[in-house]
Amino acid sequence: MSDTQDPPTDEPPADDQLTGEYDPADIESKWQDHWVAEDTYAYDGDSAEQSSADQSSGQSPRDDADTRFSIDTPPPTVSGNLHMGHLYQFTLQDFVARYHRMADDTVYFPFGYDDNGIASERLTERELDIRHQDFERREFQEKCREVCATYEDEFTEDVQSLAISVDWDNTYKTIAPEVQRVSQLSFLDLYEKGREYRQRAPTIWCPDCETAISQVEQEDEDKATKFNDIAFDLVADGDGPITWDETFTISTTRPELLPACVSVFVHPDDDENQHLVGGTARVPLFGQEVPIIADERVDMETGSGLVMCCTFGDQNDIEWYQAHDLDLRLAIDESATMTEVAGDYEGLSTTEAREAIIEDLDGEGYLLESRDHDHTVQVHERCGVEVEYLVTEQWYIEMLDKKDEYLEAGREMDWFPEKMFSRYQHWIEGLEWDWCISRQRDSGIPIPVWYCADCGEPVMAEKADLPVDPLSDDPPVDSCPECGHDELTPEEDVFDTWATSSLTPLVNAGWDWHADESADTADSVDAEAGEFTMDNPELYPFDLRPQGHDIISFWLFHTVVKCYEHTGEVPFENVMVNGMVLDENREAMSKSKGNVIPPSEVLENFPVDAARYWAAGTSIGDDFPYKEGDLEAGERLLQKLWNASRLVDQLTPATRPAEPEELSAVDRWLLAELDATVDSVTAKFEDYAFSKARNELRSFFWNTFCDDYLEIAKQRLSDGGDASTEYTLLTAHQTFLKLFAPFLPHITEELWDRLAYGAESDDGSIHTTDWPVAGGYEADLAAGETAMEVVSALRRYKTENGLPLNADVEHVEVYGHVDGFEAAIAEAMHVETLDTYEDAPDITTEVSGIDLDYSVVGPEFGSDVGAIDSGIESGDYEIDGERLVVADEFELGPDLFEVEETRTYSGEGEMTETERAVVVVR
RNA sequence: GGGUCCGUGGUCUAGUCGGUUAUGACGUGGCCUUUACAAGGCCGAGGUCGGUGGUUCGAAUCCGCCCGGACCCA
Repeated sequence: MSDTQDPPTDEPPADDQLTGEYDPADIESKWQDHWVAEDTYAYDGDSAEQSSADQSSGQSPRDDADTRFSIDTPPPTVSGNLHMGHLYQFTLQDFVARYHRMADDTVYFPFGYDDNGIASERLTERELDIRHQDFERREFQEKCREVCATYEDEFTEDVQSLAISVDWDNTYKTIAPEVQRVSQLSFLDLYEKGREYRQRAPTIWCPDCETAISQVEQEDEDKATKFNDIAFDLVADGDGPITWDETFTISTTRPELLPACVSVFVHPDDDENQHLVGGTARVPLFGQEVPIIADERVDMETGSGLVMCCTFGDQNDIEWYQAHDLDLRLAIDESATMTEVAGDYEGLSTTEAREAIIEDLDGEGYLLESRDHDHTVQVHERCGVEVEYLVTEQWYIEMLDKKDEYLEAGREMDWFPEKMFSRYQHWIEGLEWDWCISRQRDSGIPIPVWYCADCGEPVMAEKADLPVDPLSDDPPVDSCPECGHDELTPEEDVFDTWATSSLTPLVNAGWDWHADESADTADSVDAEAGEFTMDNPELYPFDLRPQGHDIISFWLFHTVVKCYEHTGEVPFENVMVNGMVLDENREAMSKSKGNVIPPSEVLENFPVDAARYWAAGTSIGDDFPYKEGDLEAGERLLQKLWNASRLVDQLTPATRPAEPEELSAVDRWLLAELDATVDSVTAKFEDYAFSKARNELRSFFWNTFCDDYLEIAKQRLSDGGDASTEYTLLTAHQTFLKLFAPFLPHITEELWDRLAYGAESDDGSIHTTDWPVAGGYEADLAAGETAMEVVSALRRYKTENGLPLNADVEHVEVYGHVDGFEAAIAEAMHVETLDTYEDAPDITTEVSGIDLDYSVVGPEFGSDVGAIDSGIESGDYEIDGERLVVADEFELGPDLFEVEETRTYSGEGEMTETERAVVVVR
């Protein structure tokens, strides 16, 4: 904050009349700076404790989860620019945070920066023009932190400029040593709980990134390729006799895997090829002889119906390899280069080898046909390169054995929208791999383990020492505890970034391990005695996890798994899943399509509050398009709010008068409508139904308050003060400003401040006041509604007769129930004499039809409804007192129908009908 | 190939455990300088609820099929 900036609190209070138009540009940034400087959104972890210092209650409010609302925010990658998705997502979170800050005691709304990933590694290399390989890991991470810090500052400013009410004292960075400690503690804890293992097994491998990846990181991609029909020679009989020179055909898209071929499979139902089963085939060019085996997993529809199994071309190959105990022939190495198993082709890349092998197969007459083929391949989501399946040694978190438990954990959370649970469910149901958490990257959070150079026994770091880097730190023991060998080699691998990202609830709650101080720490046996604790246990489990639907399988699922294993509890009460922002043609915004709209461009043209109004405009979970028109609607609302507030300010005294003993009917009506709005909007906020809350609130403000009530109030107050009206105006105004505050934080704060409503909260901010509750006003709502209909009928009368709306009307007769509203109608519509009658007016009526209430008639008359309908249609009915008799056959009670009448008014003046009243202007 | 979700005036959207007249906003046509607001007020036009078949007295709503779209998993 600059010192030339006057703190808003120094501005002249009460008598400073609102003037002119609302100018968001200056006002919005003024408040953004103010909120940050004043820590308006600080998590008040201790306040409840202090306020209860009288010790009257036994339980510390700090432990009372009901008064605190905690949100586990998604840490964005800092190297990326702020995009509309961020704006949308942050704003939705902020609606929740602001609502609960007012409705509950205090809100924990932290902010994280995800800088522990490949993105920030690459950013650092680019910025500093260095290579991470040239540095020790810890040193390089130090540089990452420095480079990221600049970007984080920028990001922080961007987020603050959206008025996201984050507690800026509670931020974290995933690369920070504290977080690395949590990540490594998690690893050790899961290892001790027997949930982790290290295994040499087939792994999903990205040959471009040269690392193992997990199932969640691979995705589908359709690719065009060639299907090659290759002849295999038979060298031994199967179940049936073969002729001496018999061959069969294998169709494959991956001929470079021929050297890795270990068997051929036939479907048990494949009658044509059944005689081959049990026989032996020779692989062309490479010459290895492989068994021919029957297995149901063969897809008879693809290619020749015969398929080769290579170690490993796809996941099926792995299953066959394990099920039939096949040989292992690894023809491709970590960098997608052919190995010595590939003989002459050794050293070629897989793509080079594919071409060369096809050429040679063709040359030797083994290639029967090569045709175009479209198929789906698995690629690494980060780089788009086709994955391979390699046998490597990796660390895994066991998950497959607890699929049911994790599914149950998902069910324990409340999902908004509910349907998003099915994504979680399907992901778990389709899980086929345990979670591979080791990555062969140079940078990342190190796996804190060493291995005995002799027997391979893993030696875990000690919890008290974390974070460690085995590459530069010494192991906790001098020799192998298993065999006594004195050489220990450090683990070089690092964690999958999701292994850390999945710990955000624990990071936020201050999860840590503390040595048991009573234990003799000098004794190495007891050095591990201690316990896991949380600095802020009241936060956990978190009330809300907000996130996008695209990372339900990545972030949410892994977080549930990890936190559940560590704490035995599901980490979240509620999950709010937001959709994606699309462009105005409903297409995803992407750099490649060139349809990205940066928030900065939007905010140059529109106030932040208008952008927030737009963000509140859709059902949670739905993707939704960016439309400039919606922001214009928000902008108009701001102007209307400003102007209406200006009028309220002009009409009322500086301070709200005490509630009068007797409120007039109009005032009670407005306050009762306000009560209904408060209840309804509150319920919508509780359900994360922002769009409905927004629209209902807007409708109350614009239609009920401005169009109806304010028009009446200004006439009533034109003759002088009236405590009932003044009280009502100010009560309603303050209440709906609060209701608007989560959506429109700037303008509501400005009005709250300018109109000096601020005495209620310590810091004068509307955002720390209490959320409104209904006042329990009772009113004749029907009379109010009828009165509003009459007003609108009179407006219509004036419009249709070309009269200005403030034209005087001499005499109006109202036939209908408008008790208590007579004067209000007359004043608002400039009526000199207004007479009301409860009974029907002196008019001639003619029955023009019958209106059936089908919801009652249907169940009662069932299939006779058709006959009744046609009876009424043809006029074959009579009204017998209160009953309706149709076609001399069906008798309908008074609740089942309404008589439709055409009224003709023969008296003096003009008649207008509304739903509940008849209005005659004379 | 399997699954989930979705399709409502020109645009976005409410309504969806069935009840006949489908909500609102934006846009659009007309009228009104009304002393908070013309970025306003009032009045209109505009939809056979993707198509089709069925269940039912009655379907935007339930069921089948088809078309179109999004996403997830092979």
